[in-house]
Amino acid sequence: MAQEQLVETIRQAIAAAQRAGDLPAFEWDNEVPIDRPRQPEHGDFATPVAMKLAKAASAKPRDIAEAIIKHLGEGDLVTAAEIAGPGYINLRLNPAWLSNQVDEVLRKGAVYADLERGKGIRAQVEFVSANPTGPLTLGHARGAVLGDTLAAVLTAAGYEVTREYYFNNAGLQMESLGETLRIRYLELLGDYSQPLQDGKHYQGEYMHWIAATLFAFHGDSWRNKSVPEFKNLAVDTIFADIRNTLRRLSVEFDVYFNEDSLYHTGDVEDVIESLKEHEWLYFQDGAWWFKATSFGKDKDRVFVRSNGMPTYRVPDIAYHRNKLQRFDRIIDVLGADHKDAVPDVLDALRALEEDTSGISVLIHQFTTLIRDGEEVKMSTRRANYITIDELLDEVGADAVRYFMLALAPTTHQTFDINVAKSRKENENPVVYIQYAHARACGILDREAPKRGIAYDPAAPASTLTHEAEIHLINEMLRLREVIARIEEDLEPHRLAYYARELASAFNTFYDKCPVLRTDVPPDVQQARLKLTAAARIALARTLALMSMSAPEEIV
RNA sequence: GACCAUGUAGCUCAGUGGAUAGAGCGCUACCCUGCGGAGGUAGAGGCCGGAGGUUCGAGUCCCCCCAUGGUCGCCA
Repeated sequence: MAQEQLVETIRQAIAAAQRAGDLPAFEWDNEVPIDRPRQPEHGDFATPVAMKLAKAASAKPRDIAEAIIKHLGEGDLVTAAEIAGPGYINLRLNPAWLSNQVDEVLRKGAVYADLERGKGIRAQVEFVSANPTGPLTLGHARGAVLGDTLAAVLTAAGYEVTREYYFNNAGLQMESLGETLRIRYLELLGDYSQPLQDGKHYQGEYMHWIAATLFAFHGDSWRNKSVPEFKNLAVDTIFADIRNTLRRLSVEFDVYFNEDSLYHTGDVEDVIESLKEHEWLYFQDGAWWFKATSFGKDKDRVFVRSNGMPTYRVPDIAYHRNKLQRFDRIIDVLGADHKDAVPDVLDALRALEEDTSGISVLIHQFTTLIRDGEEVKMSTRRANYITIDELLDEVGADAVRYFMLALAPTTHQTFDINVAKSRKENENPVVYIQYAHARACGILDREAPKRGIAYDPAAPASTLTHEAEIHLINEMLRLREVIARIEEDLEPHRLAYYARELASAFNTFYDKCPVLRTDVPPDVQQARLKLTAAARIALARTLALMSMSAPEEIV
């Protein structure tokens, strides 16, 4: 909307200035840097484009800015354009245009900020992808929220999005899982002859629970069952638990992709054979090594072990090859502990002459839990860890969604349980944002009818000229810019910041611009009701993109 | 030791090579007790880890150093 139109207007102004001889002819990349300045006196938008062009045009930035402004032309979008500082062009949007946008928001509803740019593009977001060896822990929470939110934003940007979970339920790891359940089960039958081995078996409390449930339903009849049978039961139970946790987090996958299927289709074998064929693999010490050093890495990697089994990287490569056939844009959401595998996979894909330019990797750092100012210790290898379920029990899904999203993925997160649990507006941004929505609902659905005030959607919005009203409209429109930005740089935390700022703009409006008070003129009242209705849409949409609830009242 | 990331207000953190570096919390003062629970306004608080460089311009890019975290397996 506003930003896209402004950029286009400025491009045309530059071209017009060149045609008129007010600017010399020069080559440039057609990119117009533009942003919303922090200081309100700098306008609604500002661009340093004149400074950027100074070298190419061999002219002073302020002179270039003047030429651009001269050719901006007559439009209803901008009321004021002025040169400031070393050569900025500060632009102020026309209040009449802005108030018209309130009607636009109401007309379009929830999709008012959606984009078309992803239209027809198949995108995949792969995230969580935890193997079913135990419940999802704190370490998975951030990836789950980042991936799911990214998928929601890309959908809003017009993409056809698939949420995908990649898992492995075969191999040694799973064998150990089956053994663990068998050992725990036999313990319940009084058989302690096979102790759990540290580092091999799973120490977690949940294995006791699965064994106990098994015993409760089947008594000792599983005494002579095989390890694979125990494994299947463990996997099924744990996967059901994982899905339940994801459901509580409002995360729903379109596809669960089984690594094992890549062996059945021959895709894994294909990768190995193709790499061998082009001599990207060599045989040494009984194993097949990939020439990672040819891609600038410090050492080569084993791709096929001396026992003939491929290492995990190979099915990973086959999986990405499979993805490249199905999708145009691929995003892998990974924790910092898995990022080392990424270059090998990409290098191998390039060795196989695949185009990897559509693959992005979003790597996020870890989360530390703080309660009462002290770190809550956790370790997934031992029995001592924190599950997402426990966190959900304590702080609720909305808080987990918000706080896991709220930091840039590269930042190590400190998750303060006390803050997340608070139900006070001034302590917890989750409540602050949701309360803004509830306030809008309160005005429209409860207080206005109670006072006998009827909202007329046909009333004009043109009296919306108060600073707080203008600011709120600008903030509502900014959602579109936030979606566009996240689509570009894959940093969904911007949405959490935006939500806070949108709520703040609404609260300022709420404070400065009474809607229902008896001394408010009827036309102003109607316009403010309309703005409130639009703000409710914006707040609800923002919360929906984060999969947070938008309560109509706070009790 | 190598590689990757991080280091910004007392705390938790934003910050597209562009203006006087921002937000929330905490602190101080004020306004509103209303349309729904504390909301709003303002203020104090900064050597952007340190030192060089690149350029019209660096918190942002490059080099070196320091600190923190992650990874460095024929586990995934």
